[in-house]
Amino acid sequence: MATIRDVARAAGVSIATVSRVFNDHTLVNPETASRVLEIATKLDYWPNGAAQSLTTRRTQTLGVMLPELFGEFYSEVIRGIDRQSRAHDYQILLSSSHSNGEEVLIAGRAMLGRIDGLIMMAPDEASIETVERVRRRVPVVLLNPRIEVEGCCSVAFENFSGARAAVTHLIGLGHRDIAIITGPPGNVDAEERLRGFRRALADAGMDPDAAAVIPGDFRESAGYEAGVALLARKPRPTAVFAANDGMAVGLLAALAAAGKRVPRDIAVVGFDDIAMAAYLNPPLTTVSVDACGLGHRAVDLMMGAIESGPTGGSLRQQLPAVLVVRQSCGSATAGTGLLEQTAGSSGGTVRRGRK
Amino acid sequence: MATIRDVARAAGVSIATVSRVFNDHTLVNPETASRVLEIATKLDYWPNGAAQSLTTRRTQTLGVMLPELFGEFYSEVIRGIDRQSRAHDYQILLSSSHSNGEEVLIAGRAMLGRIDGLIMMAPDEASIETVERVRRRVPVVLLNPRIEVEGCCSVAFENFSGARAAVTHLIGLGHRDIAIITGPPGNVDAEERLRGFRRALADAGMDPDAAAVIPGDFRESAGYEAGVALLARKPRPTAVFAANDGMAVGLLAALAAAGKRVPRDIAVVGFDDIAMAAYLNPPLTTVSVDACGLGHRAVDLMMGAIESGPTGGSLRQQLPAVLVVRQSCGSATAGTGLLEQTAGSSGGTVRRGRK
DNA sequence: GCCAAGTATGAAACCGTTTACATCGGGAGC
DNA sequence: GCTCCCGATGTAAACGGTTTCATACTTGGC
Repeated sequence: MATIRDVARAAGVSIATVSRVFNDHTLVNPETASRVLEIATKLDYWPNGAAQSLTTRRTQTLGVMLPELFGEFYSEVIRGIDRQSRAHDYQILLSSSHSNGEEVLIAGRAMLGRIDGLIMMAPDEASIETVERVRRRVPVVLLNPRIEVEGCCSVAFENFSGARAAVTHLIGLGHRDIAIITGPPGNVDAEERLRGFRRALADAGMDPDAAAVIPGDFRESAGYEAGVALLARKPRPTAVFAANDGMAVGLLAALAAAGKRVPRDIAVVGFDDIAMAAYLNPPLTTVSVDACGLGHRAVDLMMGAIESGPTGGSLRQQLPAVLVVRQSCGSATAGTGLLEQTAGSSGGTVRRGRK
Repeated sequence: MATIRDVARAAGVSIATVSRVFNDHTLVNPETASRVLEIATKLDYWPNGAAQSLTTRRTQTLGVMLPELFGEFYSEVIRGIDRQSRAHDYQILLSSSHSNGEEVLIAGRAMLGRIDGLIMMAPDEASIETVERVRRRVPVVLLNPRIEVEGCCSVAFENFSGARAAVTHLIGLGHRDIAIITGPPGNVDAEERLRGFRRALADAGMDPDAAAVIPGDFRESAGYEAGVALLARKPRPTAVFAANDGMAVGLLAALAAAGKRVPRDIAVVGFDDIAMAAYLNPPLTTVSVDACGLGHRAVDLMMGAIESGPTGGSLRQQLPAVLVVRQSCGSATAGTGLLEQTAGSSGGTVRRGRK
C-alpha cells in the first residue's frame, strides 16, 4: 500500500510537504497542494493511524472496559459513550466481559498506546492495579466505582437513595413484610441497593434483620428461582424488592406460573427501568436510571480530563435514580403502563407511568 | 513514561534483549530475563501499542462500523462481536451512528492502521467506496449487505423467507386483508421483508398491490402513528405485519389506546424477536433472528479471512429467520407467552412460545 | 542596491517498537 | 590447537508518519 513517501516521490516533493497538505498545517502553495492531493488519490493513499499516533501521541480513541456485556444496561452505557464520543470525534476501543483482574490487566496493557483515555467499570478490587497503572499514562474515568481512586474522575448512580425510595414507597402502601432479591455478592450496585433497602426499613421503625434476603445474581433465572423460594416461605412476604429488573422479570414469571396475582397477592418493585419494564404484565414499578446518560457523562468528564492533562482533579458525579410507579406495586395512583402519565408531585423523585 | 530504552539502559542490556524478553521469542538467558523483568516492573514499563503495531503490522483489533446504535438489535450484534473477538484475543474499535457516506469515509480513514479487519453494516450505497478502499488493506466482512462486494465475506439474515413465513402464517389463519408497516426506504432489511410479504400474498393467490402498505422507519413512534392510520382505514385490515418489533410495540400501544383488542379485533406480527416481545400484552408473534449470532459469525468469517490473507475468497452466509408464534396473531396453538412451549412441528421453521 | 520580512519547501531527527544480521565466547569434534 | 557450531546478545535498519530547523527565493521599503 502507498505510503507518504510514495506520494512524495510521485509528486516530486518531500514527505514534509505531503504531510503538511494532509494536515493543512502551514501554508502550502495551492498548486502544489492540489497536485499532491491528486497523486494521493490516484495512489489510494491513506495515512497510517498507528504511525500518526506514535508521533503525535494522540489517538482520538477512548478505551472502554466493562465487566460483562450481558443485559440491556451495559448496552445502554455503551450507546451513551459511543454517541458522545462521536460528538467529540473520538472512536472507542471496546473490551468487555472481563471476569477477573488478570484479564483486565491484559486488556489494559493491550490498549496502552492506542487510547487517549480509559472509561472503566471495574468488576472487582483486583482491577485497581490496572487502573493505577493506566492512570499514570492517560486519564481514567470510573463508572460506579467500588472504591474511589485518587486522581480518577467517576460517575455513579444514587443506588442507595433509589432503593430507599422504592422500599419506602412499598412501606407507604402498607407493606410490613418486604423481601429483597439481592444482586451478586461483591457487586457495588447490589450492595448499595441492599443498604438502601435496609435503611428504608430502619427508617420506618422496622427491623432490617428480620426481612427475607434472597440471594440473586442479576439474572432473570435467579429471579425465577427466588420467586419459587419466596412462595415456599411462610409467612409469605407481601412485597418484594428485586435488585434489578432482570430478576423482577423472572420473579413475575414464577409468580404467574404459581397462579399468584401481582400486585394483589404480592407487590413487586424492580430497579433499572429497562425498556420492557413498562410492557410487563403488570407494568413494573421500578427505579429508573439513565444508563445512556451515564456513558454520556463519563465521556464529558473524560474530555475535561484530556484537556487539563494529568493535573486534572478528580471529579465525582452522582446521577439520580428515580422511582417510577407503575402497577406492579399496587399503588392506587399507578399509571396504566401504556399511556404517559408523568406526575410532577412527590418531591420530584417519583414519576408515574410509562417512562 | 518509561520506554524500552529506559529499561535497556537500567538493566545494562540492549533494547533488542528487552524486546526479546517481552515477546519470549528467542532464547534469552533466564538470569538476564528475570533481571530485565524486574527492572521493567520497577520502572512500570508497558510496551507502546502504537509502536508495536507499526512494526508488526498487527493490531489485534477489529474495526466495527454500524449505521446507528439505537435499538436492541444493534446492541446484540455488538455483544456477539465482542464475545467472539475476545475468544480470539481481539479487541474491537467501534464507530457507529453514521448516517451518510461522508461520515463512513472519515471513520474508515481514522481506523486505518489500527485494525486488522473491518466488520461493517453499511447504511447506504455511498459507503461502498469506503468498503472498497478499506478492502485493499484489510479483510472486510459485511453484515446484511445491500450489495455484495467482490472479495468481501458477508453474513445476512433470511429476511425474505422469514417475512414470507410470517405472512403465510397469517393467511393460514384465515386473514385476507393484511397490511404491512414498512421499514425506512433504502434499508435492505426493510425491502427484503416487504418483498417476502408480497410474495406470501402472491403465493396465496392474492394481489400484493391491493394490500395496505404503511410507511414506517423502524421506530416505535412510527408504529404508533401507523396504528392510528390503520384504524382510520376502511375496510380495516384484519392483520398487520410490522417490519420490526419496535414498530409492533408502538402499534400495540395505538391499538390499546383505541380500545381494540389484539388478536380478536386485529392480529399483529412483528420481526426481530427482541427481548420484550414475549412480555408484551399480548405476547408478540414475531420472526426471530439471532443478532448476537450474526456478530459471532461475522467474527468467525473475519478470523478466516485474516488467516488466509487477501487471497481469501468471499464467503456468503445466511442465518435463519424463524417464525415464533405467540398470542398476538390469534393462533389457536399459541404459547402463553410466559411458559416455554417449543414445538418441533411445522417443518422446523416455526417455534411456539416464549423463546 | 541592500536588508528585513515573509513564503514555500526540504533535510533530518524523532516517536517506540521489532527483527535481520553481525559479533563474540566457549565447548565439541578431530 | 584449529574449526565449527551454537547460544546469548548487540547493532542498526526498518515501520510511516510529524515537526523543528534550515534554506532558497520573493518582495517591499528606504
